[in-house]
Amino acid sequence: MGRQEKTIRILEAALRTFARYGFKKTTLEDIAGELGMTKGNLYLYAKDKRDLYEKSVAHAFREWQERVAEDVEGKKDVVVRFRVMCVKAYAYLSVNEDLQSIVLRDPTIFTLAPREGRFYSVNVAAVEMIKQVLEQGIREKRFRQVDVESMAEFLFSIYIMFIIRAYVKSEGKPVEAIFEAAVDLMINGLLTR
Amino acid sequence: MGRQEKTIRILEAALRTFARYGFKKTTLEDIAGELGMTKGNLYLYAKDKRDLYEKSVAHAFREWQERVAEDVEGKKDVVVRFRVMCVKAYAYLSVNEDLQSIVLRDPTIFTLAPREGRFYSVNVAAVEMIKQVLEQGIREKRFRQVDVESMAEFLFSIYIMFIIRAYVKSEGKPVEAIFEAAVDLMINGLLTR
DNA sequence: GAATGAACAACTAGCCAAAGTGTTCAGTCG
DNA sequence: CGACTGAACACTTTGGCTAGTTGTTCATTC
Repeated sequence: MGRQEKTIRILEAALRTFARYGFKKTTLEDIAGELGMTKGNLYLYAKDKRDLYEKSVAHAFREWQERVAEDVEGKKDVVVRFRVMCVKAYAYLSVNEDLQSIVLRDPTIFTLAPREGRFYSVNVAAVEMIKQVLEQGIREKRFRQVDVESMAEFLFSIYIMFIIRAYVKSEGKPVEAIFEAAVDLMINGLLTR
Repeated sequence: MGRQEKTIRILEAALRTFARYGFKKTTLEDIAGELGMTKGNLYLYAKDKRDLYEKSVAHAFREWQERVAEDVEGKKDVVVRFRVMCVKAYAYLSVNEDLQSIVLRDPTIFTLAPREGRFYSVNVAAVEMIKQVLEQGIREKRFRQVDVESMAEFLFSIYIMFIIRAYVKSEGKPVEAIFEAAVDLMINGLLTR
């Protein structure tokens, strides 16, 4: 097993454990035990406990993003692409219980603005994906000529907003209906008239 | 001075003090001192410290809402109305420093979903205002036939999102550009084609 | 080079007393 | 008679202490 794979195994075990007990309550021995190694060894893969936490969360986010990117690339029509991007990105958390639990315990993971907080680079990559879809739409004259940069950041914020509403604060009338209204508004707002 | 006015005086003094020191650090004697009365007397106007805090914040919110409502009613064209509603509601915080400081110290005041958390009734009233503008637009055939309830909740969430981005986490590229993109997208998404 | 495990440092939990603050209420004031 | 006071009371917070736990380092082993 190469260093690459070992790192992934460690990050996944760490995520699982943090998800179960929360950051404060998990000890490095919990994680090391889960992996059949000693806690000292973890320091070869992360500089401290916090760093291990952030690395494991960032890893889960990158996986998430790759899945969405694959699904988006499977479609060619830009409107379909946009819709798939929305729906898949939104649905992913529901199948990753560890990440869900992490987010629930630590809502500050998500910041409405992409360029702040931890996970800067993951967020920037997400905004990049949105931008590319927007640019395709404009190039093909399906979308209006909007300010791509600002619009992408705005759409990203809407996305995070739904994540927060759906998983961090679950309550109120079905989020699904509002999600539908949102996608409807966004697509109609983008299309040329 | 009637009971009504006295209550307002107390709520305003409370807000000012909470804004200066934060909830934990302000004592009831701070507030009572500001008003030239003793702390025991405050209990005739609120059932406890927390209640006093929430009442004072709710009062500021209602003022805010009334101002926006006035400005909106001054316009007749529904697109202008919509835009004025967005801009004024967004701008108000910048002129109320006390409320700004409160929100900064206690970001959980704003929840993205209107029906949860404290200040339920204030939020519901805001959603109601949005609904009425939407209904006018649809009635006049300027807006598409959207699900008014869901759309209003969605728009409200966008609004809160901007409040949070602008005042709670100030950073990143100018929020103004993104705000413009947002209003642009919303209006275009609503208009009939 | 990867991993260990003992040693060390830093933090946390529990406890206590003292001080501060929120809450109540019998009594005063206008 | 209602608005208000001020002292009494109860609850929470603070700081200082100790013991125990947990994060971090590193010389040594595999």
